[in-house]
Amino acid sequence: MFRLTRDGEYGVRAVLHLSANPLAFCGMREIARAQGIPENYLAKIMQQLARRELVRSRRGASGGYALARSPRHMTLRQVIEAIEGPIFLNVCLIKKGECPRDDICPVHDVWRTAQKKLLQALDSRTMEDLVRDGLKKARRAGKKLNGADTRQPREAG
Amino acid sequence: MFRLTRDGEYGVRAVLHLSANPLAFCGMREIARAQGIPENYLAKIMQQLARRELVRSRRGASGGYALARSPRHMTLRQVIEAIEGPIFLNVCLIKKGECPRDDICPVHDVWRTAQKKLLQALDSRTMEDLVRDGLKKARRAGKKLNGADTRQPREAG
DNA sequence: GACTATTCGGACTTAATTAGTCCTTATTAT
DNA sequence: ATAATAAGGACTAATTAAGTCCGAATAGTC
Repeated sequence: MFRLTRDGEYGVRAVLHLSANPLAFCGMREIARAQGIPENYLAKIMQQLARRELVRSRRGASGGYALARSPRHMTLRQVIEAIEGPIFLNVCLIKKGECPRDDICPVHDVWRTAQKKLLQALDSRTMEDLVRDGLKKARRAGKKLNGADTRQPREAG
Repeated sequence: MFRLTRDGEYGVRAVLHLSANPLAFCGMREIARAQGIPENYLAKIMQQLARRELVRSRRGASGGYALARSPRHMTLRQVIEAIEGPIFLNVCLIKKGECPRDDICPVHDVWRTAQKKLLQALDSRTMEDLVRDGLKKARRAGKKLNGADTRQPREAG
């Protein structure tokens, strides 16, 4: 019903957490705790993000996750679509000629522009932007950003 | 997952069908057949539309449904929200202060503008507009608009 | 007034999706 | 070797989606 799922929400939080310190590997437990996500649940989501190559993983002792590319080149939309699959506001938009009413249905065009607007908004800010926004908001609220700024990089690269 | 449900899709089709001939009462069976909707399913949807007063009903022989207000003053958004409830792209938008992260979460603002854009698009065209668009498209496609233009008004008002 | 067509209202069903949990295997630093 | 950690998949419970069915209410017609 037009609502972001928890998969998406948690995924965004996790990527944002990593974006605050883009080169550092960060354990799943830390992400889960800092972002208020059930650990085992987050595991599934991180796997998906790794498969879609938004994130790199390292197993074993002191393993964890790091961003696979620069937060300058990662938008909210990319994160969400990596997890939930491509966004289509209506089935009739999924594939050209999918819906037999396309050539007479006047609503189709409205959906198309609505979707375009939505995607534009989700593409309009990169993870880098959002980290910056978050720091600004946190400063204004006189709070800390869930320890994201206290983390120690384990290894760069 | 960000997709219009069949309830919404069918509801829009039904209202659009009625909008083609705004003063006429039209039987449910006719709407269902013309728009390719299971009759019993449509019944539920029409009841909802009637409860929300987008549509008036008349029972008994030669009963049916008619628009409750002018198609000039009914937008796609109104129809969809009547059926699916208000649109919120993320839970954090449902109520101010709902999400405890609001004051530090940088994503919140993106959702807010994305939602605004989406709603603007869905509000941008009235049912009247859409009927006109449909006729134009149908003409171009050399087809008829599902018999909607051949109906006889049963009773005005 | 009886009959018939039609909507109203709700109960019911089935399948898919959402939101997790849990356990075993593979990998890696020490 | 060992301990820590991610990968992968099986499993569950709750909710939503998509429909079906049926009896009661209502309105036009004979």
